[in-house]
Amino acid sequence: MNGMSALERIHLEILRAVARHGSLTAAADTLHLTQSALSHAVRKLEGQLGIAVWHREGRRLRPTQAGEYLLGVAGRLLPQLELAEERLGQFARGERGALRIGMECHPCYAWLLKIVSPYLAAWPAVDVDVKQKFQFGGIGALLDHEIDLLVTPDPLRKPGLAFEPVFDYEQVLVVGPGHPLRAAAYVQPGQLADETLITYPVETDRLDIYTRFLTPAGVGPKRHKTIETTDIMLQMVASGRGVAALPRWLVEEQSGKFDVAAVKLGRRGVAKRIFLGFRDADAEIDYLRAFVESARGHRADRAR
Amino acid sequence: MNGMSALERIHLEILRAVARHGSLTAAADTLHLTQSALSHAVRKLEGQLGIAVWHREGRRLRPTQAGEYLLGVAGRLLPQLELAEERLGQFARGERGALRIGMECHPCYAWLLKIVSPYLAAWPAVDVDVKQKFQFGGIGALLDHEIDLLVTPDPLRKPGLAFEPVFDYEQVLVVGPGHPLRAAAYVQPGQLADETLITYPVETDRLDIYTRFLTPAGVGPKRHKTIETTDIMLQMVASGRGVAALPRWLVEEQSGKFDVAAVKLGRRGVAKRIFLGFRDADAEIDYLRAFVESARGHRADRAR
DNA sequence: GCCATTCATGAATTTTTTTCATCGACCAAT
DNA sequence: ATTGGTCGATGAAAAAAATTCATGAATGGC
Repeated sequence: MNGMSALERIHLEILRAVARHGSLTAAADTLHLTQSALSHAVRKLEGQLGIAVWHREGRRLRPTQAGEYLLGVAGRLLPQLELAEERLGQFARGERGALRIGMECHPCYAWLLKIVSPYLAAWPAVDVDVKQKFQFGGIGALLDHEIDLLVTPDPLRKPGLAFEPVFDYEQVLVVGPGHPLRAAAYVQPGQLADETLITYPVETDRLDIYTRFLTPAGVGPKRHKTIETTDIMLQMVASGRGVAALPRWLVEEQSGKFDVAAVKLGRRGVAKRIFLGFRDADAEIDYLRAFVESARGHRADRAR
Repeated sequence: MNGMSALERIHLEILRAVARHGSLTAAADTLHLTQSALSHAVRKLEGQLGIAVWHREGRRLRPTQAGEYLLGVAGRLLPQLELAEERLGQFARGERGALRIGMECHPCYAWLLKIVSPYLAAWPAVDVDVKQKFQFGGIGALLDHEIDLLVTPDPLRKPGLAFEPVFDYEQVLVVGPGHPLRAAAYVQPGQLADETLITYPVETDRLDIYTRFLTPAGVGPKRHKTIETTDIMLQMVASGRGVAALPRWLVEEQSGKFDVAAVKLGRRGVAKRIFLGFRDADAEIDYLRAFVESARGHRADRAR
């Protein structure tokens, strides 16, 4: 007799409505159906289950033990279905979603935190996740739907992807207290030949200090150390263990906390522009578009 | 666009089957439907929700965020529905239920425990509950569906109810060590006029020692104390604080633990018969019938 | 480039749900 | 005790929904 699915949502709805309102007729009203429809539906269910759901005592419907049990199931499952529908509505209206943000720019993390905080408040149903490691690079992760948004300095043109500049800054050398370069107007590549350079642990061809400063001049630092976190990096620099390259705004923001100073890289300085990349197809997702716009609003941060 | 219930069981089934088997076609097989049916069903759901459930990339169906969410819902809800069906099947086959047993016979509790223990093992899906207080008496509780089974010495004939004798025993007087009656062949009502009688806390017209021994003879005990539990009662008797009336089998069973002895009440003794009452309508419930039969098998207990 | 396979789609068909009309039973108020 | 209003059950009819069938367009492995 069993095997096919007998238990449907409508059955649980009927059980619950009858329990709430006391009669089939009243339940039919709230479900916008006729008493007859409910009666037929229950009759069919009982036939398939092989058991009655109610004791029919006169005109009263008293749940059997099976009915009592089903009532419990209805009480647990129906709210979950209703919540699911509510949430799906939020998905449809672009109020709910997941924003998986990939970072290809280590120091931007501090900047990102400033964007994310008010964003989370404005979009309470959007979950934000930040990832930093990608097997096939940030662009690959974007195309593979591993992430939805990419924070990167390299807006590689690709069909299906869009990039928006969100953030300009100057990359500077960071030096500790009493460093000979501290008061210099700018530093030249050769002046780092005797220094210990501290960077994030990524390939050197993704580090601007190399690609746009040292490598073109054909020189390198005496030593090269890598450190994961910006705070520790600044602490190392402040204690004279080496020099680092970071955004000017970050250095200035942290100069109260650590005794460090910014020195221009080369005569003209090293200007950087950070982009937010996303898939064209996602451009119409409200909460994603809102994030990009909110980020663009923060471009002024550089001026701080 | 919302308002009516869009999310049905079949939709969750489809989502799950596609996730499991990789394609609509394969999912259609396992659901015993055609690929077309599934396609139409999903199309309709997506229309009602206002959001796509899958990204269609070539012939591949990759869940959208909404689809991913729905998949989670399916993973949680479908097993619950399946469990509910399984349980309802057990209800239908009489394997599962609740057996609410009412007791109108205090000392029978010890006997009941012996029945219940193997019964629970034999009927693992049946919940047994024992109640002792009833606003309108045990018979009333039975008729009101407050209990399903009544353990009682009074098989009050009523339409719709059936009673089965399950248990015979002799009610005896229990006396402590060194009590003058200890060696007597039997006790006569007048001999209790100077005793303290200890009973369960129920009305005297439900106590056999009164209705079938003291009251007919027009005498009473010097004092009457009530105690809830059998163990404490026996302890009181063993320490010479009074005498009590209990089933002979119970006294004999406990005589190793407490220094008490049984004395026949009157020359012919007081014979008791305990019945199990239930509603006629429930007679066909397998697990109830099984309980009654198992209880009847224990009638021999009296012989111990 | 082939070709088997995938999902989508419109129309036809089948199945299911729902309504309508009506019945017998119940119960409270008279 | 009678009765009027209400309840749930039921069979037949109608409406709606689900399912299939037949087919098309696109895809991706060989």
